[in-house]
Amino acid sequence: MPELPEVEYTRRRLNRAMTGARFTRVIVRRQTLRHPLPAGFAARLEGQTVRAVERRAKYLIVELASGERLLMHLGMSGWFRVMPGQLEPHDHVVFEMSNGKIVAFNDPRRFGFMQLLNAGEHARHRSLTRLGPEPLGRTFDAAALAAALARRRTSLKAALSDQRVVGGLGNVYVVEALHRARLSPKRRASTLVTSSGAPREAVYELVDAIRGVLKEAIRRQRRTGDGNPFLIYDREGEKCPRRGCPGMIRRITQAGRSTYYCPVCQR
DNA sequence: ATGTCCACCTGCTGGC
DNA sequence: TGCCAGCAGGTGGACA
Repeated sequence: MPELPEVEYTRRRLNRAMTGARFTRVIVRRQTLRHPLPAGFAARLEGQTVRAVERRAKYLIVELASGERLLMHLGMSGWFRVMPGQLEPHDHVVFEMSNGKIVAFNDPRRFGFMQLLNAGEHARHRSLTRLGPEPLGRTFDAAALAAALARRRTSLKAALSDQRVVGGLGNVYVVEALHRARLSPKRRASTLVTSSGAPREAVYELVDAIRGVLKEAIRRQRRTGDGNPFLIYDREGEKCPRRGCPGMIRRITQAGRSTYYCPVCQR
């Protein structure tokens, strides 16, 4: 389930494979991802040089020398293989680059998508302009988070999953961050902010927790060990990993998604 | 405006 | 052993 750390790791790999190279051939093996690929998608890319591969929240943005942008989202199951041995089922789009690298986009569930934006268009593209701050960026701090949570009557879990509050968190890392910050996912978001709008202590802890879980996850991306790398996610019935906490991890459903938390130490 | 729910899609799991 | 219902979740739109 690609969230910010997985997308960032993908960005770094794509950046190495594609930046400075031209698209020599683009093969569309399946036209319909989440959105149908635009008409002439392959032809518009072929011959273009990649200036950089950037990321905004969970979006990948390939900057082309023409100023156009290739906007991509991994959805639920999307991922890229660089130098695939051979094409496999669900390899929907293949980029052949002038440096000899071949990049295949594989996405069984097809929740991912690719879009081509004209120069300057990305600056007003709805999906991008609505995003909250980058959690690892400078503008994300206690004041910014407090402002986004103030007056929100919904749960902390739902609020943090909202990409307008902070960009790039998904179900898994919201669960992990709330446990680290000792905050209940059921708590009303606005209770972290004083009536005058100032962040309570918990907001500072939440900012640190979000940054911490994301940074650690990015660091461990390249080790794709098997097993569940998370402390809380998908650990219903296990003992709370916090030192000295006697709680057991519980699973509840919020907004149709699984939430895992420790009812003893998360308040 | 705000909050909640569902559709989109396929692979995997667990129960019988 | 095999079948199949149910679950997983990012985004965006529908609806209360």
